[in-house]
Amino acid sequence: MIKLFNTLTGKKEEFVPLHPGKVTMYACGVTVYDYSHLGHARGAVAFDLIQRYFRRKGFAVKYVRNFTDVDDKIINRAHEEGITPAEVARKYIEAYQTDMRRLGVGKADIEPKATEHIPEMIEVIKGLLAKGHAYVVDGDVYYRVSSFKDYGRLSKRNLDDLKAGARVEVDDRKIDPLDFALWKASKPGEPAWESPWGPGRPGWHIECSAMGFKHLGETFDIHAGGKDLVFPHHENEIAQSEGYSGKPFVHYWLHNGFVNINAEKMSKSLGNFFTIREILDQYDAEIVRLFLLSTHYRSPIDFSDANLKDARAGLDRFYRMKESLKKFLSGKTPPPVKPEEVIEAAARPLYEKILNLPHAFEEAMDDDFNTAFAIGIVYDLVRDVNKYLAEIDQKREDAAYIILSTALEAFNNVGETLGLFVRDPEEWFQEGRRMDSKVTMSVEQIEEYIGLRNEARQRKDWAEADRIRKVLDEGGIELFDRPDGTAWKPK
RNA sequence: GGCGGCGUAGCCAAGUGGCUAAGGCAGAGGUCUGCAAAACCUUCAUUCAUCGGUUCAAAUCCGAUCGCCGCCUCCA
Repeated sequence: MIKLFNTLTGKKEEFVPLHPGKVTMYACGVTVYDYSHLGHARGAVAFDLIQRYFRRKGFAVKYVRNFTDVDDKIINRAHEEGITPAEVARKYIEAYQTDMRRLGVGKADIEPKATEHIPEMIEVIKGLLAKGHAYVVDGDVYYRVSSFKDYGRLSKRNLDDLKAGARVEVDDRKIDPLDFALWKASKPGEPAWESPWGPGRPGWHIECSAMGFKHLGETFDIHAGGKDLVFPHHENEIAQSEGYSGKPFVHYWLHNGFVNINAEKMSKSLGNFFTIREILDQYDAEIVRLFLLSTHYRSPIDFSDANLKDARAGLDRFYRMKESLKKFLSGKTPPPVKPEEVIEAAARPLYEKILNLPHAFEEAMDDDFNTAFAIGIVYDLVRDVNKYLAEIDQKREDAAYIILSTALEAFNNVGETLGLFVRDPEEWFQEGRRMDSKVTMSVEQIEEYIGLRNEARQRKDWAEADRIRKVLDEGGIELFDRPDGTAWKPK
């Protein structure tokens, strides 16, 4: 049983799908007028993982994530760059896809663009007009907020509160300052589509309603987005969609917390943001993923170098264990025995725990997708396995094989869902070398030094060996003498 | 001003009524090692912002206070 926190009710609830075995899910994507920043990455990673998790649990998922490709900011950007709004949108959609691929965020089943759903939006607006939920002024169409009795239910405000705090620019043409645009008459030079109200373009909120309707139906299971979309975007979506269809729009509303910088929201307007690609140039994507998943998706998460370094240290540890497991298992074949025949009593609890790992992982994830706890469980596995490995000499070979191969399987099993530690350990450590800019030597140089140092070590010339190590150390390289040779990595 | 959230160790972070307050990073001591590193072992919050209250029992529920943040305007 999956429980999830529903913004609509303010409670953690059991997930009951509209149709047994199926999940329909919509996540608000990005407005494509610039490179996406880490805040966008957080929502994308969280909701991608959530839909992936539903699949793991056997649901047939239909996941929709849209692109808002018509908007004031896109138009402004087009003027700045001297290209058309469509070109701006195309450029940043492509950039977004690249960023997502690097982050290990899969493509959604459907990635609709607003500009490809204008007729659907016009249909919804017509319906709203017919039902008295909207009105036309000079080629603009506005939603009449007072006509929708549940307005404010999602964001838990009432109309009086909103009016009291309204900072909205007063537009005399609107009946109520809270009314919002469904359709905007276009100014000369702006993108425009024909409509019953004259040439214009859709308002922001109507896009998601129309695209949700088209691809998921008038009622669907889950709608997700950043916390900042609760009001007004999602509130308005509900008003439009339910005003139009007369049916409940969405059963579960999920909202992710912000990425903060020094405890402040990362945002365009504050200018305190890092684009995804800037960060990925400094840190491996998997580090960013682990960092993002180490905190529950609804909580704020503070971006800092120290936190990214922690994530990196964690991944090093995961991959070191994976490396040890693979090393032990390589060249060996499964013993033709039953686990219960060879695993000694002392190792039974460990074996049981390892077998249970995917289940323990699911228990954590079932509880509102508690990735932080889930990752904690995997750290437990690392400690247990390392401990076992440290005493491997005293173990029966066939029992060890069974226990460690089961551990590797369990580790890979949860890793696949999390999108973590799925690479080959060798590749991971190799990647770590490449990513680090502090290294001032070439690989050839480093290996030459290591060779010289090992010769010195053979002669037991410790002074010379230490001197070479110091030279490498100053070049940003750290050495480890292992039984099977000397390894290195950037500090 | 209205509405909402948060405050758990040096840092990050789970835990929302009851077993010893997960886990990670950093630190300390030890095993191993030529020395290191890694790994392993031990250690590291009688206490959950503060003060009251409810309860047999509270980090968890209620109230007040302090501090931080978000939304109310485009925002993931």
